[in-house]
Amino acid sequence: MQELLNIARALSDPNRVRVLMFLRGRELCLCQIIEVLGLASSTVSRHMSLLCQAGLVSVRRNGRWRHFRLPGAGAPPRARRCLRWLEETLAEDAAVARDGRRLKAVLKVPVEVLCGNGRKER
Amino acid sequence: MQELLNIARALSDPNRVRVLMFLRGRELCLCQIIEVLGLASSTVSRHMSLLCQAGLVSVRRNGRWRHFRLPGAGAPPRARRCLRWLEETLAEDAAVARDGRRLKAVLKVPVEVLCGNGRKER
DNA sequence: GCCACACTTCGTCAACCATCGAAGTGTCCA
DNA sequence: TGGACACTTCGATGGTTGACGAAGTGTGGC
Repeated sequence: MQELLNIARALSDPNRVRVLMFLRGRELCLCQIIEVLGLASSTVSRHMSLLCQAGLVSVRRNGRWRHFRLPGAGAPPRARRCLRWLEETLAEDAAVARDGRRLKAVLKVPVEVLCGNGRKER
Repeated sequence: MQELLNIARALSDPNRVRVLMFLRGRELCLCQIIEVLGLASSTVSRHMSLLCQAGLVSVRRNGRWRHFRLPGAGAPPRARRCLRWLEETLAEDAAVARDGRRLKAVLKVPVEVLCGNGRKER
């Protein structure tokens, strides 16, 4: 029960759902996620922590970076089923489409540049 | 997106999840649900209202009673998929099993006794 | 009409949550 | 070793949520 509640609570915030959707098929570091969401780094960090706790995202540490991605075959079946449900439900969502375009732009910026400039503006 | 958030929020409370699980395969009036949950009637009414709004429960009015049940074939596909996911995830949950036993006891009590001096459904 | 009943809405309270900026942690590089 | 960097944790704040009892709504029976 607790595991399901963790997942449901993780999905009950639009920003976390957005992350799950634009994380499909790729791996992103926190500063890239920050850029797409447009929120403070501390806030995004907390969101990612919650998603990890719910088993909906897995993290790979690489030096001072954390790379987040959707869990693969090793994930709990509940989480995988849930992600599939998300995808079926939000395939044509407007906010998701907008994030897709935003991500495309973010991916064009080299990571070094992004992390240096991302926090000062907005 | 909003529809998905409504569903996620509906599922992020253990009492609401419990209702969805023991409502499988039957129809119950509010006072029976109150009895199984062990909460105030106003609280349960609010929970049911949220579940209806999320499309996870449908209601049938019969005189002064409201009978709640899981939506059938007419339900939005998102909701149905979600309910199937719930069932697969919680099939062996301890709290769900306990509610099953509790419901069995509640169903043995005539509705008149349960709801006060009310009459039975026609 | 009037009352009883089944349920809903309202008012209130405490607990929780999203958000931010500031301070802290751990890593890399010079 | 010191500083820059990527991220996390902390503390404060405003908004949301779950709980209750009281008051309100609508239905049926007399």
